Order: sequence, then C-alpha cells, then structure tokens
Amino acid sequence: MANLETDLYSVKDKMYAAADCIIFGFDSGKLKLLIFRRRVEPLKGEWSLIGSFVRLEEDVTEAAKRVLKEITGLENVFMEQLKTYGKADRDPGFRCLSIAQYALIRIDEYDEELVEKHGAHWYNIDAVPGLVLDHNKMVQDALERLRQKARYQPIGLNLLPEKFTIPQLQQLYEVIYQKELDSRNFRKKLLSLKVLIKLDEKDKTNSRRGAFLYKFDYKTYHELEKIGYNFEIS
Amino acid sequence: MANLETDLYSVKDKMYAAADCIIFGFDSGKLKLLIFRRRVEPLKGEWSLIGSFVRLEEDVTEAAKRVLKEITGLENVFMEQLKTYGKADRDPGFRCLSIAQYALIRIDEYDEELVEKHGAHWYNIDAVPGLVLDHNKMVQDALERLRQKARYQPIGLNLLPEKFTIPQLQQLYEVIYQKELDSRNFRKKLLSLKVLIKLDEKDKTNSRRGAFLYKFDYKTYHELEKIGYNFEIS
DNA sequence: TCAAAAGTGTTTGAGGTACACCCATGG
DNA sequence: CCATGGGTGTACCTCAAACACTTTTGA
Repeated sequence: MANLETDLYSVKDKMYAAADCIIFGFDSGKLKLLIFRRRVEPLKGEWSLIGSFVRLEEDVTEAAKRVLKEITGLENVFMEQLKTYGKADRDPGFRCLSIAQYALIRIDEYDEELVEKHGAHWYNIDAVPGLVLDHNKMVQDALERLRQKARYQPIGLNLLPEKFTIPQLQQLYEVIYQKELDSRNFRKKLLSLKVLIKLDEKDKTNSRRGAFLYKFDYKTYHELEKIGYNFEIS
Repeated sequence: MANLETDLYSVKDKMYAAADCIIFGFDSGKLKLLIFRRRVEPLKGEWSLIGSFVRLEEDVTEAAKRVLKEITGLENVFMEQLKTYGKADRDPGFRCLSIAQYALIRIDEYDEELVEKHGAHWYNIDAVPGLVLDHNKMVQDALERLRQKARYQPIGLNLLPEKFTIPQLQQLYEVIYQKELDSRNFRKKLLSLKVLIKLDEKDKTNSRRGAFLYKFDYKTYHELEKIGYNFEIS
C-alpha cells in the first residue's frame, strides 16, 4: 500500500481487492458490530468496517484472518465469505473489489487493548452509524445471512462462551430473529436435538437460583449431520 | 487482455478478477451444464467454465452478463453470485480472483448457433468432465447452492419454459434434489401454495392424454412474500 | 383395447404452538 | 419471606408422509 499515493498511474490502472470484515459479537443481550474510524485518507475519521487490501501473494481468506487477528488478537474464529461487492464505482478513488466476510466472535475473549489501540468500537446492531462507501449495505447483508444461516446451523454458538445457559441461548436467538420465543418450547426443542451436554455447574450471574450451564456437543452433531440430520430452530 | 502476454512485468504485478459463469439448464429430465473448450493458452483445448476478465470500468455483475450474452445470446437471465475463489495459487499464470456466478436458463431459448460457434457443450450434470483450475469445485458449490435455494424460493422455474406442466415441474425438483417425490403429495403441496395459474392448454408431448399447462403467478407470489409467506418444497 | 402418463383422497403420526404454574435461592 | 428468574407438562392442530386406483386418449 505504501506506493499507492506516489504512483498514480499504476493506481488508476489496476484492480484492487479488499477483504472487509463484518465482525459480530453478543453481549448483555444485544447483538453488536465492531467498527472503527479510518486512519487514512480518503474518508479519514469516518466509521468503517475493518479491512485491508488483499496482497498479491495472499489468499483472500488469509487476508481476512490477518485483519481479524490484527484488531482483536483472535485466531480460529468463525468466519465465512458473505459476498463480493464489485460495482465499478463503489470506491471513488480507484477500482477496488471488496470480498466481504463476516465473523462471529465471543465478545468475552477479544483483546480489549488491541481493539482500543485501533480506534475500534462495539456498536449495537440497531444503532450502527453511517459507514463509509457501501459498508452499511454489507452489514445488512451479513445480518440477513446470519439470520438465515442460524436457522439451520448452530453457528450462533460462536457468539456465546463455550459454557452457556439455555436462557442465554434463547436470548441470543431472540436478538438474531428479532422475535420473542416461548421458553418452554425453546427448551424442549433444543434438548430434543440431543446435542447439548448438561454440566454440573450453574451460572448465577442472572438469578439467585442459577441456571445450569451446557456445552454444545460438536462431535455428536457432526455425526448426526452426516446422516442427514438437520438442526433447525424456528 | 490484449497486452497480457506482451507486458509480463505488469501481468505478474497485478491482481486480476474474472467473472466465471456456471450455466445450468434443464432438458429431457436432466440437469445440464454449459461448458466450453478454452480457445487460448494456457490450457488451450481443456474444458472450462465460461468466463472473462472483469474490465476496470465494468461492474462484476455486468461482466458476467456480458459473458452470458456473448455465448448464449440471452439477457435478463436469472443469475446470482455464488462466491469468490481467492486462493493465491488458484491460477498458476498470475494472480486472479474468480467471482463465480451461476445462471439458470431456459434451455429452449438459447441461441444454438452462438453456442456452437464458441465451442460450447451441454453436459449432464452427473457426467461433467474434468475442468480447468478449480472449476469443478465451483460447479459442486453451485449445485449445492441451487439445491439449498430451490427449497425455499421458486428459482427452479427459471429452468422451465414459461408454460409448464406439473409433471415437468416435479421432474425438475427430482433432479435438483436427487430424490423421487410422490406425485400426489407434490401436486397437493404445489397447488396449496396458490401461486400456479392453470391454463386451458395441454401439453401432449409426453402422453396421449396430455397434461395441463400452468404459469407461475409472480405477482401474487411477491405480494405473499412481503407478508412473510414462505414457499417451501421438500 | 390397451399401454402409458395424468390426475385424484384419505389416514396416520410427528412435531410445532399455545398456554400457567411451581421451584430454588439470596438478600 | 419474597422477589426474581429457572424450569417443567399437556392439549390441540397442522402438515408431511405413506399409500392405490381411475381417467384419458392415440395408436
């Protein structure tokens, strides 16, 4: 990127590719998005998704992982390609495709210091400010994908700690679907799937009585998946 | 593209983007794929998806439409971005992302002459030969997407003529899902959705008795869609 | 008249949805 | 002892799945 501003001819003459990350988190019953203020011109100081140019010798996936690690310190995070934004005029400076990817992170695990160092902030998903370029559209598309995908695959769990309670899980699905769920039916459905392992511990942060903690049984889940089982939470 | 081979330095130094199209058709009860033999080095003569570099001043979507029109003569075809293939080493010649898009076309409408002129061929989906680079993977991914998407949205209809019979439609779903369906249940389900318009004509190509032709009622469908109706065919 | 595809109803079981009360505990 | 969130059971109804025979008509 160093020569971007010095070598104008080559800049205008080239195709660039950016890996932009839509980073979701879940905290205090809210779905959150990690964004930051751009540090470079153009649009310096504006809110933006976190991204980077894809280097010539680098896989697109690697670029996204690099960005994510740089800003959160996390590796091995759930991340999936959303789609590529390829309008010729989407970036007024030069021709740049954006391969958008969304990530689901456990908000209790990220490196707070690193995040602050980069000028990043967590915003409630329903209060995201105006972002640079087509980034708001990307967030909307990512949300829709998350909603769609969470219905049939247990990806939502990537937003919770490894040990979680049923009420927590229900709350998560409620914010993803934007709809209240009946706790009796939710619990019944979840347990009938046979992929939750009940632990002996309780989480007492939300009530005197405490709620039992569970872990998701990925091993069983993957076996069931092979034989055409489908996880579905409406 | 003309200077690709003359200007080696710039070739190695640049990021390219290709729009590759996975073109599906449906004919004689089979799902088909349109591929062609590469006309240029490298890999000249090998089977390949149809694609083109995305021009600097062109939207990615436009590039795909351009390719599709060039080879089939068709415009206004159902086409959707599949995903971007971005491994650094996916193309041994130079750095090239591929933004893959899949298209569903009515096989009775394409321009046969044009297709032949380009050395293209329709292959049964279960007999596709080895393709160049990662193109076989793209086809697999597109198929999976088609299967997934057809379940909840009436996109399959883009593979049939405007007027179609229920048995034809059933056959289509059978090849997409790779599974036999019960004709009584299928018909019942379809008609209960209230989005098929029965015509007075019959198609007698498949039986003496003839089967009634139907049209899909997109107008009603889109209205129902707004109020949270969901089309679903298992 | 017969072969071959089109078209039609009913029964059953699984699972989604609606709904209200008791339990456990710390302050 | 009580306020607060955690946890449980039942009745109903919808819909998917299984299943077999009649109709039409051109050759």
